[in-house]
Amino acid sequence: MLTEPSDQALARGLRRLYQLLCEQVPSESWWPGESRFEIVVGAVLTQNTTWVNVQRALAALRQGDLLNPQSIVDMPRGDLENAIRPCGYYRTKAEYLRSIGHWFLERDAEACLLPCDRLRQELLALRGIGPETADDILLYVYHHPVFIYDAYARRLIAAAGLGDYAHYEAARRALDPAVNAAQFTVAELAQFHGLIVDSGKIARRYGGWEQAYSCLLDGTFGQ
DNA sequence: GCCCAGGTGTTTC
DNA sequence: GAAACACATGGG
Repeated sequence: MLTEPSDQALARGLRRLYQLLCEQVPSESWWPGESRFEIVVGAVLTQNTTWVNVQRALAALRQGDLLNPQSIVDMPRGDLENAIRPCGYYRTKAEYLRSIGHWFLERDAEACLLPCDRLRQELLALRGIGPETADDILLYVYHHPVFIYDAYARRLIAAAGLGDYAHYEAARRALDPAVNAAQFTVAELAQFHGLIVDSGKIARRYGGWEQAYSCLLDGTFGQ
């Protein structure tokens, strides 16, 4: 009968995956963003949206010197919606950004001092911040060592035989012990997520993550 | 036209 | 609780 892989075995699998991606996926800088608040805004705007569209929205905000929490909170709602329109869900996301802008103005300084778990709880209590956005912010803004179990990561993990998880939190519960055992640094986890997202674009050319993963094993991924 | 994209919140069974 | 649905633009 099959037994569950141990955390140590999963940790080795994740390390191996990271190594393969480092070797075969062109590295880009992650997370793209010029300020900490800009990373927060990008994390919200990119929800179920391509990064190209997010860039248009960020550019529109930057153009008006509006990419800071005070301006996001103060500007007319219609103007905010207009600026972020290209990235979709613009009414919903405008509301999220205003709420998060208030939070950032009031709580950022203290948030820098909070332990990871406590800050995660606080972020999840905000409208518009679910598990993935919270982890994006924990990793790229507050530099906590968390793995991001986004849709691409879960598909790649499944293809690699490290477990099949339909939902973010299910993957997190099951794999966080292995992630901790693998002792990734913050920089490695930041790079890991970036490589996974970049490999998502490549994987689409293969018509699925299973084929993409076998190319990774062959050392021919992306060629 | 149709499907998908670095999800989240609400409603419904 | 977990499915199902709404939210919306832009590219392949």
